[in-house]
Amino acid sequence: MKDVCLPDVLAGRLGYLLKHAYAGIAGAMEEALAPFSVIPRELAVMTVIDAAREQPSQLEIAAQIGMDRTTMVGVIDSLEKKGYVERRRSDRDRRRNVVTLTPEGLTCLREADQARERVERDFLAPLDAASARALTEALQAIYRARKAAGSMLPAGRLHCGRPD
Amino acid sequence: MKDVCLPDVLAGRLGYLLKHAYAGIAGAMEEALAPFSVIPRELAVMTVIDAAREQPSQLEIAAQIGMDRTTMVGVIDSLEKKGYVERRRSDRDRRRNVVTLTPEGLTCLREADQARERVERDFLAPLDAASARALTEALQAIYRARKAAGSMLPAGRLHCGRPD
DNA sequence: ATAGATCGTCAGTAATGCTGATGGTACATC
DNA sequence: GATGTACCATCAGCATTACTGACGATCTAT
Repeated sequence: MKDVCLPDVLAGRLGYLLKHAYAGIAGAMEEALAPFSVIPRELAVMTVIDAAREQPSQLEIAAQIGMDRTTMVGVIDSLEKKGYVERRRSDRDRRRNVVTLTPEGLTCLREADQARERVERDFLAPLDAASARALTEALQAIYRARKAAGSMLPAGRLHCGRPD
Repeated sequence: MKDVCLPDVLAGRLGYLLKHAYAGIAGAMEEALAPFSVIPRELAVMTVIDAAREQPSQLEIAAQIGMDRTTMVGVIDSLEKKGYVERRRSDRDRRRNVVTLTPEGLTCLREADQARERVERDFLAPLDAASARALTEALQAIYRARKAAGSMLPAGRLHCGRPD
């Protein structure tokens, strides 16, 4: 393919940069988590369960992660099949499915989380420490602002596709 | 839904932050571009065509945007149907489809691009000027580093799903 | 008790991307 | 000049993912 001289005009686009950044880290994360038999989303679910003080229901987990409750069903199915979590009808409210980590799930979480941290470190490697911190803090600031403004995703919008 | 006290553990996750950031700006972009009858990806294609010194082929556009060539077919179809671009067999190489902007397409591009800039400004609004610059530059640095390292997406990987 | 709301589940649908095959075209080599 | 290889656009088929709407079971307020 002859180079028709296409300057990288898109490199100045915030949307394009964010898309590539997300796709890049998501791909690396998937790869790094494969040895633990979990996908990023499953790790997120286990993380939320572990962090919750009381055992959360499927809906609560979904809400925090920003996932649809119907999607959560399959994720929990998958995790349960691997023996990492357990479903149980709540005693207080028998509509709710309380999800708990099994000992194996907790072990997996601890180890997989280290892999996640490695991925994040590698991802930030091209930056000096100050820039890396600035990036993270800027993203958090935007996240908080959007959350406060209620601009959070209705719960799942993310037409994939590539760089826009 | 009773609050079971789920600390926002995911807010420290780079992958989660990037996903939300991308989803947020992508959603806003889609909305802002709707009046111009284009989706973000179509704007990207028009932008690349406009920036190319010679008229690029479909494959070249796809390569630069990081899109699959089979997907590009549909995008060009859509843009052609709207009268924004024209396909033409290249004279020099009749395998290639040279894509050019029509006057209407150029007008649309100019106007839609202003909308895009507004979206980016609004997105960065929660940050002070220095943080906004730091964010953009950090993302660009990572983009360049990944590009140089050849870690660019094979051309399209982006399992949607939500925050990981 | 009865009505309305909530939770988990499932089936169906839509959007998106990729793989592989096809037809047309260029180029290099003989 | 003929032929084989590589390349481009296109299309059909498949896989993945998410959402909508409906359903049964359950809670809660009246």
